Amino acid sequence: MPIFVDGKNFKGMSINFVPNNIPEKTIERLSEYRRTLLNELAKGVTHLYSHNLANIHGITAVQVRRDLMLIGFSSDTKRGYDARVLVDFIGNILDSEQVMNIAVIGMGHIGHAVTQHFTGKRSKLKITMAFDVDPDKVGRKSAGVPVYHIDDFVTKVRENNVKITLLSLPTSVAPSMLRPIVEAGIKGVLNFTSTPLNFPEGIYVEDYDIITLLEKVAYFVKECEAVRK
Amino acid sequence: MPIFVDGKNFKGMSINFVPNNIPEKTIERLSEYRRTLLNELAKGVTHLYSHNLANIHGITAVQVRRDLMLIGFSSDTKRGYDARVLVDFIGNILDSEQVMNIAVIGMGHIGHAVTQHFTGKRSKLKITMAFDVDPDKVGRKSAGVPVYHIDDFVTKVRENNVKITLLSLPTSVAPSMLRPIVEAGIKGVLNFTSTPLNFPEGIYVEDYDIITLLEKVAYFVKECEAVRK
DNA sequence: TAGATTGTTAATCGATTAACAATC
DNA sequence: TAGATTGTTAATCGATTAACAATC
Repeated sequence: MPIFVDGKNFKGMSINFVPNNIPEKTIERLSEYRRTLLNELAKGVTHLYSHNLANIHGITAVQVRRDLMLIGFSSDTKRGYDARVLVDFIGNILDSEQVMNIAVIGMGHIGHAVTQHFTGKRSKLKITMAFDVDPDKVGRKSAGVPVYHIDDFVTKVRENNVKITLLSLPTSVAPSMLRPIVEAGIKGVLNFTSTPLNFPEGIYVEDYDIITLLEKVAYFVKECEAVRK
Repeated sequence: MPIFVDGKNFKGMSINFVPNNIPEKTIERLSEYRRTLLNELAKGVTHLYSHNLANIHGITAVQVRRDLMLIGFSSDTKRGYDARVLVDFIGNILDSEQVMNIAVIGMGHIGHAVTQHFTGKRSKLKITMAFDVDPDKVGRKSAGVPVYHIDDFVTKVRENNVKITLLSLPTSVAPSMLRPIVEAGIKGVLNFTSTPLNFPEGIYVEDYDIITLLEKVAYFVKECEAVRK
């Protein structure tokens, strides 16, 4: 039932159709709800009301209920949502059937941190390889993942059905990866570098810019102080 | 001229007033424009049209012009914006007069990466100290910044007029920092952990959740594939 | 001048919240 | 039952885009 919407252009997103009717923000929150639900389950909590989920995330209960409505989930009891059932339901929305392979480009501190975070998780997302130019890293494993030379990017990615890449290399060399990423058939990019990269349509890009976010925090701190005075 | 707007509640933001009329998204883009302009200046480019800036960032020229309108910038020539002048103008909006001190909580890979990125930059934002529990790190410098024990957080932050903190410690221990952060008088938090933290009003929080963003990228990749079939 | 560019208002689109009927 | 909770529509709020007059 996906609706084909041509010519849309989200911020940081080069893509010519929006797959179906679940809003971007709802997708983000679903991921967050799921993690919370798994935490609660681990604590022994089996049911949560919409206002429980809302309080934990600092949002309103209406928003929680509306998000669940949008994905077609309903609890049919008034005793709160069954955490286990909801986790699975969200999984049906978010997860793909097969494991999604991810390649990390640039095994510096950030690349390493994220890889470490992901290895050994029960997720449908799996970081399966990394690329770097450092001879000390290439040919070894880092954070549990084999590191190849960046020159082998296109072949390795194609051979192993990798669809997503995590750009964590120095900003200055990021643009040089644009062409290999397209050539290798990558479909999703999480861009940690501080450079806007204009990928062609059909590649989903999420920018993740630490500098900008810090400047934003600083701005609001400054302005709030100004108001107080 | 800031307008006091009571009772607003942004996602991931506990705050009871919005300082003035510049939208959040515009603030983000201003930070990005500035970085681009500095890059272009370094390359010898002195003037840029709105569509130049737009192309670089993958947005429309109208949006660029509207953002500049909102901050009251105008070029009064039709030869494009003077990069140098615009950089300074954006600086007047975004930057505070004094340096904003930042403390990093958790000097693991992410904390180290960000700190390294920031040290030695000509910015109004300065990472001045870090906190950890690891005896190998405490008492030494890491990425050019002194590392103190987390127990000294409140005193050190107060002594040194630190207003912003960067939460890069393991998710499981993040909630334990909530109280010290409030007590120390921190006003802005950039939260790298995957836990929603409910800070009291008056503290601006920006969540920066890698897992959620990766899941989002994976979702859109999956959905786009589904549409293609 | 004609064409390109700018600044700004109005219209549209998307996301959140208010209101409320239905249900346990 | 009365109170709490849910699901959903309508209203509001915020952000982007379309349209256009003014200017070089």
